[in-house]
Amino acid sequence: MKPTVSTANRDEGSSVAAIRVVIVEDDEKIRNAYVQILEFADGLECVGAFESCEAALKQLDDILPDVILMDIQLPGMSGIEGVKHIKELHPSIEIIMFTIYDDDERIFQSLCAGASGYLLKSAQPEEIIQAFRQIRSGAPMSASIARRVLNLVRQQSPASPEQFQLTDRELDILRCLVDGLSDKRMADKLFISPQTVHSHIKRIYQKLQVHSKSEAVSKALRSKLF
Amino acid sequence: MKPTVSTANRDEGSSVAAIRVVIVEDDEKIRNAYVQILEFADGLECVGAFESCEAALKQLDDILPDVILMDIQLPGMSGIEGVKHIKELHPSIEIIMFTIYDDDERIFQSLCAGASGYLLKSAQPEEIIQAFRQIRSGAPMSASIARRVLNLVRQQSPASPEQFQLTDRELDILRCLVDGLSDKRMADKLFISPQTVHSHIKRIYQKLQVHSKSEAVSKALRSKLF
DNA sequence: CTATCAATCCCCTAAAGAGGGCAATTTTAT
DNA sequence: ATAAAATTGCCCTCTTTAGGGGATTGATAG
Repeated sequence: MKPTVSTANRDEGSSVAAIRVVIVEDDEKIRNAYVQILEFADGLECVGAFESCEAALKQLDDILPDVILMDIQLPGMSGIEGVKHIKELHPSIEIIMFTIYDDDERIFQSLCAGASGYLLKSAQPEEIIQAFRQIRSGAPMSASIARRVLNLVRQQSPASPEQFQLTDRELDILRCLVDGLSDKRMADKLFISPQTVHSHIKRIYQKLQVHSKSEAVSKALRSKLF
Repeated sequence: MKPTVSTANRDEGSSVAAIRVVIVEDDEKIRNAYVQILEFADGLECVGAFESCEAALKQLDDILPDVILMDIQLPGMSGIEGVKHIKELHPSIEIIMFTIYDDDERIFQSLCAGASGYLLKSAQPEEIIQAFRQIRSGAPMSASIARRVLNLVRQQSPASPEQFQLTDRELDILRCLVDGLSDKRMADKLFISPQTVHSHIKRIYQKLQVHSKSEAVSKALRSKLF
């Protein structure tokens, strides 16, 4: 199988530089459909369409697009893997994921791999075209995806130091614990005796409901105290 | 000072239920401007406009809007604090932040407090109206905000288990360490002898360059291994 | 004024952990 | 086939930690 469109460098002298787009999608029908959509959109130019990441990667150096519309489910290398490779070789190329999947895991992995947008295949052509236009300034994503991304952000937050009723001094000690210091080193650092350190630790254990340093560190970090 | 608009319950029998919007914004000019914008938008209805969170909170029980457009910089309670209170009392009310600030900290805090959208004051009226219409299904935010949110998500990821060259078994042990288990409990859990556990731990310490369980746990969690 | 709490310090013991070396077995890679 | 690496297990000693007492000072709040 060959790429459906081999029309790299097809700039027919439009007034301003068009946004150069590459499509990576294994389903020929869908691929062609989106090539068509791009044809009709002002300011957008389809400079390549491939059915696998491997095929696209071979020609990227020559084509140098501004944006890639990337399917996730692909034969061979997955779209997410593809993003990693492309971003490594060409950090300035923006990538929009384009898929039927809207689970947290794929969204998260895609964004971390370097994708800057995430559209569902249920998106209207109008939405897709707008996504390309927004890509430089924003992070285009389907509405439901934005909701999920927002929840991903929220997950990393629930920090509330008051939760465990720790005193200021106990927080000092806990910080040292998290730094992996021994009782003695904490004593030196805080200018108190090792026994005092131990007293504080005992009370911290009671408040956090743990029985060892490693448990305390784990609980503190997992509660996002630090 | 009194709220500029006291027109709660002003439904003049439109065909479908309009989205009921409340505005909280201390600048009278801006407040009135957005009341006007809402007046002209189909399907949106301004059911209240207040110059402080305190004022809004007093009447929320009576008004029960669908969405609140919330400024951040407010006299008295900040918009972010306001979101926390409102979301506690009325979890189903959606809140869109509306501000000149686009720093990570305020964005992060707002979203964690419970806001579902984040618009910059530079947004066009058209964008604002669309935000209200999207609020149920999506998370409307200005393009540049979406970019920052995306970066916030990326921050929480850089996990690379290969970094430390740990073997599968060593990762098992490290997982147990992070759970705060003692050598004995790990041994029971993994069906090996406590001495073997200790052997693995010793090698883990070498690879992570640490000298205690608490240090190992700290390094593992801070490296986002788990 | 006095009770409470945070913070400091000390005693004790038993248990757990850190670090050293060594070796058998199995799995994996060359 | 053989070398390398992973996994398992044991020996040893010394230090650290966990958890149980109790005591003193100073600040804070009724």
